[in-house]
Amino acid sequence: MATASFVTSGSSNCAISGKAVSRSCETTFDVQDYDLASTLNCGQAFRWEFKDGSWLGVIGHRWVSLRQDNHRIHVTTALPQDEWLWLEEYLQLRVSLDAIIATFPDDFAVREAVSEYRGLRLLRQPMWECLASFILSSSKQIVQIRKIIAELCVRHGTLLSVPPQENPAFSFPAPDQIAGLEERQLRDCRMGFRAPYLIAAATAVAKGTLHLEALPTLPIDVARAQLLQLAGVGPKIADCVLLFGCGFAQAFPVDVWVMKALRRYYFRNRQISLAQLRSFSSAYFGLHGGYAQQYLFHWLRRLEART
DNA sequence: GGCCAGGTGTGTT
DNA sequence: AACACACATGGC
Repeated sequence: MATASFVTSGSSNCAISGKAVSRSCETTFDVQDYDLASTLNCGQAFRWEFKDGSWLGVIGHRWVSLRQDNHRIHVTTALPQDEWLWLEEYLQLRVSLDAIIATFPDDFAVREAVSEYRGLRLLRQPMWECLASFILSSSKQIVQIRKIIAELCVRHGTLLSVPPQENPAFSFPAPDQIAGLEERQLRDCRMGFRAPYLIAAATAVAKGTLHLEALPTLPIDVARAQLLQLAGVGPKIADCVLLFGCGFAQAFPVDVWVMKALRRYYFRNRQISLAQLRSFSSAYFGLHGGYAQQYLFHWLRRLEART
């Protein structure tokens, strides 16, 4: 019901070693309860651009265009694809939003946020890109995070295939691509004091000191403890990586916006410490708290923007 | 021009 | 445990 069903269309057949294999640059997914625009533009991912009715972005090493009309998401890639599992995973198309929202607490703020932005989903992003992006996010506005990341990708990513007429696109630089850079080269991307943090994290991942792929298999507290070992990664950024990269739905990052929402709607604007807000939220919002957190974050940001 | 941004590290009570 | 302050850069 709330789970998406799939229709693949527009496939072309290519004869490969005697077998007909379906490979195409286009497909369509049928979706329910999916708000693509809110999902791609709610501050969990930083590289999607809206152009002529479509969302253009990069997933791993693939250039991707996404367009939603009602209950369909139309997909175009630059290169023919054998399968679309990577996209189902990224967009979390198999997730039942009903079941998640049913676990939310029933209070004013959550009701408002969900009624306004129902269909907002959490992505499952590549872990390194997620970790690096949120290391760069600290004490920065989202518009600026996007610019820093765009610059980092243009300068140090890999040039990707794109359809004719489209702007050049670059992969997010891999850990070893960044680990070999000088701090100066990163500061030139306007990331300031975050540059040494990014190099250290890239080095840890490239050398295997931090094994990102293992994190989703660990208990969340163990995974969090490993992320907290990194300089420049505190509780907030660690929880962003656990939530957006590792798929831990209970991770609940508390940033300035969520803090404001919690203080205003749950503590009558009383002064209350960040530590207390964190322990409150992890107990109160439950198993899918991270989803509720993203609704509150997006809702309050949009609310304040309409002043 | 001052305040603040999807924070964190360090140092002080 | 709770605070102050620095950190680099730019949007508003």
